[in-house]
Amino acid sequence: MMNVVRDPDQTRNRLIAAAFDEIYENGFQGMRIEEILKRTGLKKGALYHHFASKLDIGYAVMDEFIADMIEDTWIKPIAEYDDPIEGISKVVLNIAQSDGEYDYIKKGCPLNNLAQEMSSLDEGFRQRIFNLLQLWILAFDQSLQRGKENGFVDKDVDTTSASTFIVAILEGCTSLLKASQDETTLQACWIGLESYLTSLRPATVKSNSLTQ
Amino acid sequence: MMNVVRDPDQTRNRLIAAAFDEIYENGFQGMRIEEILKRTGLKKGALYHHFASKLDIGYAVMDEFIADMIEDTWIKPIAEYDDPIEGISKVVLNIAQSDGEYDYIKKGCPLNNLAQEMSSLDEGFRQRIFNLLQLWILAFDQSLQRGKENGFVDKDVDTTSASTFIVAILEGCTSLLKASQDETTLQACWIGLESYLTSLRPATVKSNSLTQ
Amino acid sequence: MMNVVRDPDQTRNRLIAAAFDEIYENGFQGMRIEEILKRTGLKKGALYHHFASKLDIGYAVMDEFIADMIEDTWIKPIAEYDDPIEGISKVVLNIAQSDGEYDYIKKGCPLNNLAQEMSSLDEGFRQRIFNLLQLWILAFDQSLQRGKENGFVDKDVDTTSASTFIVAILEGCTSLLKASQDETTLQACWIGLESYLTSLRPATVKSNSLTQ
Amino acid sequence: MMNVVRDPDQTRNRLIAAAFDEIYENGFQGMRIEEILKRTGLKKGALYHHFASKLDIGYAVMDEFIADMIEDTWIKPIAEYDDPIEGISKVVLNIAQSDGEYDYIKKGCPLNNLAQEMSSLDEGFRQRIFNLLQLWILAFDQSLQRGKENGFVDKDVDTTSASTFIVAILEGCTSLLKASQDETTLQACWIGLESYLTSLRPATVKSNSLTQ
DNA sequence: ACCGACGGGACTTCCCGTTGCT
DNA sequence: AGCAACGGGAAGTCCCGTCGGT
Repeated sequence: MMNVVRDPDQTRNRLIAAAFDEIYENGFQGMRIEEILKRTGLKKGALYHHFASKLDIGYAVMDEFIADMIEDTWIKPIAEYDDPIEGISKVVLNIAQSDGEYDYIKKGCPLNNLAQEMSSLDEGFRQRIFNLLQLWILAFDQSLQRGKENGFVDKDVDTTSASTFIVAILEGCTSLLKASQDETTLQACWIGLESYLTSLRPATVKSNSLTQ
Repeated sequence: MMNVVRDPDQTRNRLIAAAFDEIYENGFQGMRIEEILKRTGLKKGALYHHFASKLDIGYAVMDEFIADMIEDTWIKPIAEYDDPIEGISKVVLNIAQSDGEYDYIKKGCPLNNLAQEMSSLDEGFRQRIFNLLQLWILAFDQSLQRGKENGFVDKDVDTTSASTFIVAILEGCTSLLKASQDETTLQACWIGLESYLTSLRPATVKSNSLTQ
Repeated sequence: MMNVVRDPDQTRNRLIAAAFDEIYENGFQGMRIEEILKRTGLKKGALYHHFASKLDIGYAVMDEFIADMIEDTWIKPIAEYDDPIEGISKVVLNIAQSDGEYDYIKKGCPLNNLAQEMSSLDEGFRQRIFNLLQLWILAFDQSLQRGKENGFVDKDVDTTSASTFIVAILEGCTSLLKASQDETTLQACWIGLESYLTSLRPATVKSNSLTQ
Repeated sequence: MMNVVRDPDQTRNRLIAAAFDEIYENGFQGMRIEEILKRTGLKKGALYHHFASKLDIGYAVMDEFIADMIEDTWIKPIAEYDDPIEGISKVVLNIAQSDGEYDYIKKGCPLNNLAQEMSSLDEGFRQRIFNLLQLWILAFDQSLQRGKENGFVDKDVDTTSASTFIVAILEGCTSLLKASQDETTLQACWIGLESYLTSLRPATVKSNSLTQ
């Protein structure tokens, strides 16, 4: 047989990627190992060589896939803006409009989906979810702090608290959108987010800085 | 067994209640029919007499249990306040503090949990979730409209949009809290909500009306 | 409620008729009591008032429905012919061509179907099947005997043996046709039957008496 | 357990053989997977590894077991005779007398049983049954053709049609015998078959060539 | 005579994980 | 590093029959 060269790392990553897809579509409980094997073309032996159990795959998806996703989708892009409010708005817009890899509007935010499903079922998942949420919040926090220094954000804003709340808003909005699937809801979420972000502006500059 | 009397309606309700508990703990996919039978003391035949399938049970839980829950937890209590902002705040506080039947902070909002898990998996679920969300939003909407008329809310506020966003905030916060389980996050969510609600006050009266 | 007048006999017969349909379509093992109830609009209580068990329904179908069917389909029609060979041929042709109530070619002969399925599984069924087969054979036998007396059939023919074999041919042909569903097979069966029947003619008259 | 050696092919064959036995006794609908496991000593997982579903097992029994049975029981033995009429008679006698593996008289012909039960219920089964019947008929056909060339069979005989009819006779007789279980019926069937076969002899040689 | 809630159990499906092997 | 046979068990479906009622 002219088999593909054995590359353990790549095999592992293919399994994780397939597992992510399955989880994103059906939830962790709905994810089927057989389906992962079908998608990767690998066999059970290979999978159980790399992972000890189904739960272990789930943890790996969190640690090695979703973590990177958060990094690429939120943390890095946000860091490129001097004005945090502009940054968050632009990044959110980007995600909402991109018909890209992950359809946040139809299938929700992968992290949020897992947070809902697994937080109260498994402490290992909860910990990982919590850590990623903290990273996400921290990114907003640092951005807001820089914004403060540069005069884009009011000096009195509690950046940690605000960052946490922004994440809550984003999760809540994706949640609502996933269930409602209509334009009106999308608009309401966008307007609400904008309104909240604007309220973080310095008292004198308070004006809608981002009209779509 | 004490329960020898035949009361189909009560039996059905007991099944639905047990199913709700199971779903609230493990999600719909994680709900085990065997467990429902164990909790109710009924047998497969009885359950299958009342419901055609697992999915059918899920729908009944939405239609006959969670709908009432939304009514009792949100719609009726909110309607009793003249000031919507006070109303929403008080009701939220109540829910957060009550160690009551449903632990929103540890196990999340039942409707939100199902919205996350099932919206993209089953259209029948999505429809039901959407309908309940609309009821919930409508209750806020009507409350805000009365608030406008009574001067508690700014005349320029788009009440429908604001109501939708408030629901998004509430879902996002329960979602975050379920995963983080800490006091800091709770505070951040509360402050954020308060801040947003206050921004709906009439321009001249804009001051934090509800300090905890 | 303007309920239908209660007529136990009619109810019983409706149940039997529905049971026959179910058995004819799915076999006795494949017959579902729920389906009988659906077809008759009756409920379980009614059915189990008239019959002790599923098996009991099956027996009733044999005794009260299929017995009549054999009588109406074979015994009476055959008796009307003086020439048994003409009689059998005509009756067979009639059945094969009628798009009537029972589609012998697509769904087989009801008696034969049950004979195959149940003979070796339940002695009560086997007995009933055997009795009906004997009735059927007897009808041919009597017809052949009259044919002998009238010169339509060779004097040396063992009428009982021939009758039995004719039934075997008829069952075998319906069986083959049910599985093959094609015209060629139908023709082969018809030619074979004709050929055999003709061989029963008196030695001097031996010529194909029935050309289609 | 003795059987620790892993031999997938043998395991598969053991499953098919056990399934055949179950089907032969109770029909396909009456076949119990649990019973197959009990007979083979295997577990659900093993069975489900080899077959996708109950239907899949049924198909495998047709394709890999009954097909061979037809080959061994009819096709090969018939091919060894120069005189087809002698061949068919001898083979039939053999089967009827052998108290062998398959009791055609008590439990019927496996193929015929399935033809009756499944032809109108499942198209996949019908196709497979049809194919095997065609093979069987073809074997008779070729034998009769050789018989023609060698002068054992009348030149005017339509061999295909006759072969089909012979199969019909054989199926009809086993069907009758299964239900009647008596010697008289057996005799009648035998005489009838002999009579028909003899009618295929060349006009001049027409005499009962096989007296028992 | 008829209704329907329920008992009770069996059956197929289906999946996770282990283990011998290459 | 990867393969595939198999163990083992539980879930959901589905159905026959009983029994208290009207």
